[in-house]
Amino acid sequence: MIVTVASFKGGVGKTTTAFHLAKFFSLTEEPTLLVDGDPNRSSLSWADRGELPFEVCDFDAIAMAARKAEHIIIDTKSYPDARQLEVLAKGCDLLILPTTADALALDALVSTIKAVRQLKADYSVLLTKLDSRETGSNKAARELFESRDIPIFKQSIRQLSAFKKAALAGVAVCDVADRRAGEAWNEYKLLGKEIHDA
Amino acid sequence: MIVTVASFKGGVGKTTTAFHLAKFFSLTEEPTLLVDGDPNRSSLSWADRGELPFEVCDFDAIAMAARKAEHIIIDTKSYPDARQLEVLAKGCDLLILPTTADALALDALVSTIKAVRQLKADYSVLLTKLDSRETGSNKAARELFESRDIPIFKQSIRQLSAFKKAALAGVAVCDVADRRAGEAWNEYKLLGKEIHDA
Amino acid sequence: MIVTVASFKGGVGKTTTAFHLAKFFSLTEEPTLLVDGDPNRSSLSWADRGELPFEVCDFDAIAMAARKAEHIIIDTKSYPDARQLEVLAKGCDLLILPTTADALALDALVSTIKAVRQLKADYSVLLTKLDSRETGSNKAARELFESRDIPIFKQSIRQLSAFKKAALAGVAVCDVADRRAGEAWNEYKLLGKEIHDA
Amino acid sequence: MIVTVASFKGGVGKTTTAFHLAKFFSLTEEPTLLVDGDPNRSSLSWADRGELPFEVCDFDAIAMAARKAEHIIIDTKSYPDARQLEVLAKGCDLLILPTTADALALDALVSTIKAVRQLKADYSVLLTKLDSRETGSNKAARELFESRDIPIFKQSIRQLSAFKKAALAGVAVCDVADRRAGEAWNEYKLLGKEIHDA
DNA sequence: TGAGTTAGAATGGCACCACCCGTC
DNA sequence: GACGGGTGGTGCCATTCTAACTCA
Repeated sequence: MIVTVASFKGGVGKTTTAFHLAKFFSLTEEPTLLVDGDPNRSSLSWADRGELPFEVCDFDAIAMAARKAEHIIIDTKSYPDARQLEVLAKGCDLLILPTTADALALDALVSTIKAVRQLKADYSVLLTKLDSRETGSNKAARELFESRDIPIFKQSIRQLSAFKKAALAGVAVCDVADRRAGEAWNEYKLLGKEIHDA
Repeated sequence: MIVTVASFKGGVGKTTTAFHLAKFFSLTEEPTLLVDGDPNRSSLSWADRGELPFEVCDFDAIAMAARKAEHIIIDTKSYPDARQLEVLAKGCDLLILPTTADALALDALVSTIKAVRQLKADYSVLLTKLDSRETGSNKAARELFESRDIPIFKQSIRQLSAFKKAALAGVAVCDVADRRAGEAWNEYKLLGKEIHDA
Repeated sequence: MIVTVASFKGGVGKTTTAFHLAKFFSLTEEPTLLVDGDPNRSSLSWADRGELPFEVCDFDAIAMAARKAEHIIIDTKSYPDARQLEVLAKGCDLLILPTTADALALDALVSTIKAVRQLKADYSVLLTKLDSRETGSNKAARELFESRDIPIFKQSIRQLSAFKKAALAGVAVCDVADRRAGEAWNEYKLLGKEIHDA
Repeated sequence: MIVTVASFKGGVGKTTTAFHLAKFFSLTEEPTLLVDGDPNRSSLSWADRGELPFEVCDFDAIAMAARKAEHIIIDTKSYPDARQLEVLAKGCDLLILPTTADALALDALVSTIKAVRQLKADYSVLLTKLDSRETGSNKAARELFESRDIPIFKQSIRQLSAFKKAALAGVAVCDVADRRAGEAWNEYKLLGKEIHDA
């Protein structure tokens, strides 16, 4: 399965999402590849710090590495426009668009999706970095997408400090010493299942 | 005064910072201009929603608008590299580099600053979106910059839901209905004073 | 001050000792340099993970870096013989020989020291990785050195899990989240004072 | 049977492992030889202290002694690189790689093994000096090897003071006066059986 | 609009248990 | 064989901060 993760704004957890999906797929024991297309090499620098159960390669080295992988997760280079989005979507089985629930990020996402509505490919929005206390904004964001018939994952990702610790240590959140590491990993695990079962 | 706001990573509050500094300077009754250089035009979309006490213009329309303004706040287009940073810094009186306190953002900022250490211009780091509960990370982030002699504003900006509401309403945080709107605005007010007094 | 750390056996905390002494001296605000002579680059890889308050350089790059440093801590390349030991000792103000309290390590250390007894330079043994429960072996090890008039630091270093966590995180033990981090750091702090006052 | 014990880091119990395997094989009543390749001659100094049921010889005297032995245990000289590892592995029936469960040692071991993955010879990792209290790290270390399909002995060796006493007395752990001597010896006995049955 | 209450999350402290060492 | 001491790990509770809800 080839999954592409893209966003129109920074700081929405794009790299974290790509990284943890790669971790999820690697648990199937099938060879998994994480492609880092980000110009500041977030994923690769993450890989430098810890020992990972999947391959990580630069976007330019994709051809060689892709042959050996059953699952490929692509962390796109930052911020495609509407035209590039179509190209991305056609080049994968599933396009994931993570976004936070704040007005600026939602604006950027909705207006871009509107421009490619006729997009034939599979894509779905993922709400990330949700503050559990802001029940209102969270529900509003979800309803915004549902009211426009934009596909959105049932599973969303909360903002937990375990994710920060994981980024710092260069490991997946399930391998970090944190009280809530289990809960945190469970959110990506459920997301993985949702992708797998779809 | 010409103030430029730039960052190497998204989601660190660059637009929010530029917007509120424009608001702060506009309170001097002197003509103030907010320049939106962001490709997704965040500031302009913010301005679309509310009635503002300062002018907002696209980066391409800057020549005309700048003549009438005493204070100009520039929300740069996303993510300059080290070379562009120098150009930006020389073109203003003060360069503000907002950053969150998480590992990835700090890494990106420190390594870029190191590349322009000899930078003659005035610049200063601003810690944003701080979670008051994470006292450890917050202190560590501040000390990271101080230990490297990188200038950093004494004032930092907390993550408060009032800022989200402000973005949604298209107004400054001081004009939003929220119990903590006063506190939130006070953080940018104190930042403004720190800039003014420096 | 130039301090060299050497040992005749692995796993006795040589790198940990060099690292924490560098940290200690860097707190004096005087420029400090940690030289990594270990072929597997333990110190340098440690430095890769965290942001350090002192310079780290390869043994081959020492000439340039040493000029700017007030304090230099040298983590020697593994396992000098008696002849090399003399050279090392003459090239520094103090030679530190960390050792654990087990028979094999003590044997290696004592027999080597005997071969260079006439050593004019300043050197001192440091007991490391002591298990607090093994009061007998610990006392015996100390008395072994005292009975032979081999200088030994009054301060010794216990085996605490905080040191493992520090190595994993790439930071000094004082910067790690651990119940006993304070105690652990205090042992190296007291060692530092003992060195400084001597 | 010819068994070689090698490690990439000191202090992981290489000599202790070689010594006790020699003891184990000597119980078969077949002539057994322990070869000490370590430059500080740890095994020989161990042997000096006690009366042993097997022969111990220097690496340089191996030719003569090997003729008479049915089982040969080789305590290699410290720290081969990837290239030397292949030579070692081809020269024996089984290559044992003892390692502790700490991050630095695991890193060194995994990266070296990766370099000789195509190694045809029989080899297996042995976890040593495990602290029974650190259940998490111990399990994580084991899973690290299993997830990478690196062979690892089911039996591992705990850190028990009986081993220190044995080294001090120059005898095997089964011949030392210690309450847990039985348990300690049992770990190497089970390891011996695991080797024998494989 | 303002005050009180509840809930989620992060942090820090403390008690408890497991394991091992040493001693009696 | 029993006990105390030291350390590592885990779980619980109290505190703090903020968001959201309720009531006046």
